[in-house]
Amino acid sequence: MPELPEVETIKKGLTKYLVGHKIEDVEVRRAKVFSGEVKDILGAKIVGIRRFAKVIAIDLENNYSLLAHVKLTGQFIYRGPNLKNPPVLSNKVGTLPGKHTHVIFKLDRGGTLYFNDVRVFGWIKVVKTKEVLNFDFIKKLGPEPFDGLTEEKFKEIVAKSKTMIKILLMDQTKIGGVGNIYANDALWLAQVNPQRKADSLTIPEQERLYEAILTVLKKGIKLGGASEVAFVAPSGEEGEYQKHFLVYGQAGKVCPRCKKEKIKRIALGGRGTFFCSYCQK
DNA sequence: CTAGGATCCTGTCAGC
DNA sequence: TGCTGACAGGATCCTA
Repeated sequence: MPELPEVETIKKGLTKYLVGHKIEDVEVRRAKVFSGEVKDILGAKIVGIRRFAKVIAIDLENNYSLLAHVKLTGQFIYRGPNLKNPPVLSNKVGTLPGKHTHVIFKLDRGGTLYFNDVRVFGWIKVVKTKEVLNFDFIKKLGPEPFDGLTEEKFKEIVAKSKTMIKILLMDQTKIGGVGNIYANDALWLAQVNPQRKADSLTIPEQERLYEAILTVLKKGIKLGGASEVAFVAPSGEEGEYQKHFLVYGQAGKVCPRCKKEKIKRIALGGRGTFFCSYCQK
């Protein structure tokens, strides 16, 4: 599931391929995913890409921005002259455009940006750049790791919440950017049971968890994200984190730490939750 | 404030 | 082979 590391990977790719280019045409094939006026972005030059937790902002020179959330299965894929040796597309992409291609941006100098999304939960919106920070989702975002979420702040957030710790980690209004994969792996690394009430964590547990979150997210960023479902970078290539899952998706396998217990899968808040009942108390 | 469930959407997979 | 139903899941919305 695209989370902070995956969206950071998208941001890097879009920055590399799109900045300095103009949007010459926009084809919206599925109205549901696109809101705002196409005319507001036609002819505009892309000047920068920002990321707010799992949301991408593509800033244009004419003071408009495109906001986008890829949710579970959205993909931004670039094809064109900025790809040195065009990488072979992951088989998670299919043909371009394909039946899951919902928006196509034609750029100057022959580049094309495709937005694909199998499950159609993702979205793209045209907003005024100065309104980006007022956009409801972004306004409500909690501090995010590597940008505002200090250890002190993290401890404070954890100490005053009665929610289960895993649910808290994934609550974007409390902490920005963490989703199911990295929440599961961080809790395992910190040896904290996902079902614990957040305010029951001891100070050492809070500290271990904070470090664990940074560790798994850094690893995710370094490996270009997790491509276990649909995620691919804008180059069309897959990330590698799925080859290094600690517990996510590992139900039934022996815990790599204690080697005594098998990884269990339960549902918390309707989300698959993986943990070792021996290591994570 | 928190908890739990439904919703959106479609590919995949189990079962018959 | 082909149909049916369950399931996954980020964020939101609604009810309790």
